[in-house]
Amino acid sequence: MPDSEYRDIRKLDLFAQMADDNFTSLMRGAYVQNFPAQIELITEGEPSDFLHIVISGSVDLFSTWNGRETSMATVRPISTFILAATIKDAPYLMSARTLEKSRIALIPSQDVRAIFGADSNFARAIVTELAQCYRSVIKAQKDLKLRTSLERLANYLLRQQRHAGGGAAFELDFEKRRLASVLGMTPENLSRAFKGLQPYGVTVTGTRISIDNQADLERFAKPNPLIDDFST
Amino acid sequence: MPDSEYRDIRKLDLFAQMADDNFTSLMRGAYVQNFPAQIELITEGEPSDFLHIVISGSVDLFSTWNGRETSMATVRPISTFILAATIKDAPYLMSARTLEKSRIALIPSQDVRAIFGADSNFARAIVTELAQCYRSVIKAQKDLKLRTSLERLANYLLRQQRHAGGGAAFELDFEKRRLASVLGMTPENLSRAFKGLQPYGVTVTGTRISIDNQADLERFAKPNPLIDDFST
DNA sequence: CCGACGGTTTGACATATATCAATTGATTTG
DNA sequence: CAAATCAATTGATATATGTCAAACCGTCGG
Repeated sequence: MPDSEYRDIRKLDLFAQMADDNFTSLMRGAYVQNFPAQIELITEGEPSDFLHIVISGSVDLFSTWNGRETSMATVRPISTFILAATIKDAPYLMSARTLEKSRIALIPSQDVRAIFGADSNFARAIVTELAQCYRSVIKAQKDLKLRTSLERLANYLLRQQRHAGGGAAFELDFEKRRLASVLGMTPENLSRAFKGLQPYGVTVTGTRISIDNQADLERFAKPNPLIDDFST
Repeated sequence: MPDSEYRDIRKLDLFAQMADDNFTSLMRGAYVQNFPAQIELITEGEPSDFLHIVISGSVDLFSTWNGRETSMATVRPISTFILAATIKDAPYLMSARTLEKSRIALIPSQDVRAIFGADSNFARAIVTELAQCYRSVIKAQKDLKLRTSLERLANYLLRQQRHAGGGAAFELDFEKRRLASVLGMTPENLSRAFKGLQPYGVTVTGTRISIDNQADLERFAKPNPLIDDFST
């Protein structure tokens, strides 16, 4: 693994505070690999052998049941995924596939569990990370249960806008069919939902979104930090 | 706090392995209180001052947005709630109200955070607990996104049946309007959903459910451990 | 026992969302 | 460049779910 990557991983909240020895020993057992797009990295139900870290590219976490499939989340560099399964030594609840060419580091789960027991700073960081993940899913669930699809889209656009810097125009960061799945609707419905937001000053050109009337859209979307603010 | 309660709390996974001193000091700052039914214990958005433990009774965790409300989960003895907010020192994402007369222990959040830093067994237990909570919410989200309301009800009944001992007949453990909210539907729809399960051998008499054709219902519900098994 | 109350059920209807089929539009590939 | 491919859109339609109003029904208190 190149030094720059090593340092980037070290800087993750999860690893930043742990003892040097422990970090080194974690990384010794790790390996890094490049994957093409659309490769299934893990499959739900399998034992959780590795903690994954996305170094570059992006990964879709999705689930299936009875022939249906839904996108649960997208993981972007640099962050980890399936930490909970690793810690609990339990089967994956979600599958993961690369969305594009991606570079992924794999750390054997048993090493993570071992060092978790030995390094209290690491343990503390894991707690913080898990608490964060938990709260994110709760927010997503509130979004799903309390809002219509039009409201979910409106709030998604506002979040995405902020994430992109706050300007009136910005790019969607993934294709619409997957956005639809993330938002819990069909692609056809997403298309109609974009039209449904036109009266509130939303213009769509391909993957480019323009919010022409910020106040109007916010009045409709009613964003709420307890649902939409991912930092708390 | 009576000795028996003290011991019951001590036996919780979260506290079982921690040092005696630390447990005692946690409990010293705690206080226990009896609440009548329908009392709002915490309100979403407020700072998380206390970790709560339900000693007896039951508590509904719910959320609101834009005049709507939804039940997120029910907490039954003996277990804790809002651990994540306590750990992160972040505002509550959900509100909580007693469903019946309940006895609740309150532990100051700052004590929890302090002892979390000092007791690595406690820290380890918190990690396990949070990982468990996280996975439960992920399962709930899969349930919501991958299933229709009829399928959610069918699987809920199967879970509840198992929880009640596995017999063909059992009792719903809360009122239907709240079950509807938990399952993400209206009470009227729940009523119709029960009717929709009649062809699969489900009979409802008040709060009593009878599953007359186990195989048929399971064939329809297609329960899946990665969604319905709360122990993993 | 009666009546009031609140949860439940039912029916009629409205709305939201999914499905299917066809078309468009953009991108890739030979 | 043209054909092929795949995502996105559109329209027509079906299904699922929510809303509203009324009826029903058990429980509780007078």
